[in-house]
Amino acid sequence: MDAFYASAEQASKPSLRGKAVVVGGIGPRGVVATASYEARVFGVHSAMPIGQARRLAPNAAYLVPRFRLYREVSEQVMGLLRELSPLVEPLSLDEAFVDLEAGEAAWDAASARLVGARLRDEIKAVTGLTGSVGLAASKMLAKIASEEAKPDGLVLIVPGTERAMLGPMSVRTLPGVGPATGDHLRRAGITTVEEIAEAGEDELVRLLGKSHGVSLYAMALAHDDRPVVAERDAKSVSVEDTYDVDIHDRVRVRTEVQRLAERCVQRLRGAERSGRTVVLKVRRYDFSTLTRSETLRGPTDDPAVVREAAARLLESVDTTGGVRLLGVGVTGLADYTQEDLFAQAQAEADAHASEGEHEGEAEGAGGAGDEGQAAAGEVVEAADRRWVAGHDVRHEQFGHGWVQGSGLGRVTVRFETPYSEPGRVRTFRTDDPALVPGEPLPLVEGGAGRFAAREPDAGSGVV
DNA sequence: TCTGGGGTCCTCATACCT
DNA sequence: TCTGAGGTATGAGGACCC
Repeated sequence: MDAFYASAEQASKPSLRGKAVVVGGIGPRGVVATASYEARVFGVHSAMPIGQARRLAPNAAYLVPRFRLYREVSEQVMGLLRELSPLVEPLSLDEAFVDLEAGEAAWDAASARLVGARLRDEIKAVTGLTGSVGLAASKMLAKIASEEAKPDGLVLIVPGTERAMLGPMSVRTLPGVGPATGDHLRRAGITTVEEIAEAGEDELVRLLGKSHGVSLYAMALAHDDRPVVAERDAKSVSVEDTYDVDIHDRVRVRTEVQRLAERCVQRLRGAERSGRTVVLKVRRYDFSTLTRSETLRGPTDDPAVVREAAARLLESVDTTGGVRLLGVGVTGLADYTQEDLFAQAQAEADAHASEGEHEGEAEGAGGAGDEGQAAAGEVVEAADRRWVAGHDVRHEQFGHGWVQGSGLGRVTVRFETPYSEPGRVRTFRTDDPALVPGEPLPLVEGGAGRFAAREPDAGSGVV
């Protein structure tokens, strides 16, 4: 999908169509998840600190991600892909590999092109959004083709032309070559794919190590026989929060770690898994990151066990100077065991008693939602926090709209729907009883409209 | 006012066992 | 009895991806 989150927001909000839209964390430490193509003109791109984006594009609309909406659209698209083949490998909410041969949907270049074109039409009809298609003989090449196809295009790499096409491209084009490897290669005088091939496998292994060297050399020769794998099991589950302000108080650090452990276990259970190794992650004031892990005797999904392990791990970490991020994860996943189910009932009770932290709410905003817990008595701020920029609301009289901004006891709402003309803006008190948080509407009138499962935090793809 | 969140995979060091 | 090799598990860190 092209600039997925931003495109979904534009489809959802008629007043933003053709405008610069930036979706991401809004707090002081937020980063851009996706920028619309209009915003990219100003130099805004994903992973850029939001403050920098605001300097480059002060008039863009800054919105907090609505993962429920994106997930719903994603499922519609994945459904279309599964009609083509049983072998669909999702990479993220907005990208997937499809083995067209396995689905007998295509058998040569011409039939593949036809299938790709039809798919793009269907995606547009069902979701209202544009998607780009890359067609090639391997996953690596299909991925490169889809990047070339963006936005709103289709690219097919004709078999036999791969090497010639890849040759002049930057090494950064190849999957697995990021800033560090790119630099490493550049220092060795290698900047293009062709130069990787010329350097030879031995030299690549010498530079990058066995595994990376061998696979990169193969990629440079356009060799990639990785199969499309549907249904990959997750190998770890983790949650983490970056705090708007570094935490110095050791007691507060301990409390946060306990809360993260609880959230992590809830996610673990949601996936019907248990895990054996507990991992604590601490990012300090200077951005240095430490991890500590402990492997238990057997897998668990007991919140108390994970909490205690995380607390033990924290004791071995020096947090003087302050921490900006804390995380708790579980790896070594196993399927549920009978004993686990017993412990579950108990812990569920105390999880509810402690906070009832149903996933969702404003937490996806990136830590901002958590900060408030500590500061009691800030009634106005608490009320403001219900109104997250870009999120849906409903008004007794004016109907469906979205939050344009809030603060100082006021919330500004634009009343429009995906199917209406650009709407009018009105301002209310944040405690106005006629205004309540609303649900996302389908982007296409009459489209699938139920949004059940919710999860606040997920990746932030830009495609 | 630099630098999110949720993952995967790899490497290297170390410990332990045979 | 000592030493080394090799396998496996564990722990920490880093690179990369969306």
